Amino acid sequence: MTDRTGTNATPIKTAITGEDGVDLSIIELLFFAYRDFTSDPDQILAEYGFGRAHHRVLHFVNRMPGLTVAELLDVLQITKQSLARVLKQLIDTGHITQVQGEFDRRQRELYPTEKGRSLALALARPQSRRIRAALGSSSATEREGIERFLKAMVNPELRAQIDKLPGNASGKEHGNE
Amino acid sequence: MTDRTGTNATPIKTAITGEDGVDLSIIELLFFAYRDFTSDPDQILAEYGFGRAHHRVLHFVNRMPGLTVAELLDVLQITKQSLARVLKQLIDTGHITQVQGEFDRRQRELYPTEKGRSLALALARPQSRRIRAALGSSSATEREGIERFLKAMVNPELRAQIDKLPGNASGKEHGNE
DNA sequence: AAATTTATGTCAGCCTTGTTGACATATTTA
DNA sequence: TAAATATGTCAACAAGGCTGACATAAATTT
Repeated sequence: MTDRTGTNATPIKTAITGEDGVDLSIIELLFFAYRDFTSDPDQILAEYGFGRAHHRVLHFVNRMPGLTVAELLDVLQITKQSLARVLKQLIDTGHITQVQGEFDRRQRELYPTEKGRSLALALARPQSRRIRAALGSSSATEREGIERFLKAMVNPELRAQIDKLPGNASGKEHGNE
Repeated sequence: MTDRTGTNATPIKTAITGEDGVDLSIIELLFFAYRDFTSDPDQILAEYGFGRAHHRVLHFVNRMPGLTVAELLDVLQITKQSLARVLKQLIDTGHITQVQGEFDRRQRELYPTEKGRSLALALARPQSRRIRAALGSSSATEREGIERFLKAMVNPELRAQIDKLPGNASGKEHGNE
């Protein structure tokens, strides 16, 4: 007999399992791995009064110097109003500078300053250390398997963004450095 | 000549690279992979007026039925006030029920209802589909490499949480089950 | 040349989800 | 009986998303 709301509030006491072949273990591994992966830079950021949003902006400006505001919005997939707040702070604190576009003077090209470059590196270092430790004794082949998997997790339309980053050229597998 | 604020705002035009052996490509792959991985359930959640916080609570209550509030706080690493809001909504909408602890009646054991179980599965399915597609033709060995890497990314003290989940027993590598 | 579109900026207000601090209640433990 | 514990709840605040509206300058189209 169910209750008057039509809801059956009977507790289910058995754990969910990969009933329909649902891959729970990798789902959870991704959750925990990402949670701890992002916790590394959080402490450094706090000293600057910055958050993760600043980190992402700073990272991609360092990786793609000269990218425009519109391009950055595309990578981050947020609205310009969201970006504006953190970008303004990064500019005011001298981590990023804007340069008027050479051909299209409406555009603002974003570049890191020395200060911004150095902070970006400081943020990347503990993350990189964690990755190196996690790879541990993995072979080059294993590393490739991991990279292939992670890249395949990205929406196909957006994989181009990854290829655009220096060192991630799609021609990589052909050995042309 | 630097400006009067002592800040050198000169734009750096070269992209950051793995200068000190910093592993930028995996850092970025994790960012993009996680971004798209979490976008799958977001659409379903929106139909219920739920967010990612609800998803996490629902997921772990389904994976560890009967866990107490304190245990859940430990897994999620948030404060009880944060949890209270979303948990209340999940209880009010009949996705989760509370049962008074049998031995310690101060405790509230959390269980999914049929409704909650079914939503948890609906949320896991597209994520699982994405994972399956990403694994593609990967061999069992490759999958193990990926799982080992992700697990190693988690803080050592917290790896116990993963082992506690059904199907993730640490004895797995001995081939039992 | 005028009209339209585009790239960016900005103001105002709202939502979710995290935080801290304080305090209440029931229950268990010392 | 007193103290500690598990949970709940109130209030206030912050970060970082969002939408909608409007402004400006520059490029493009008509």
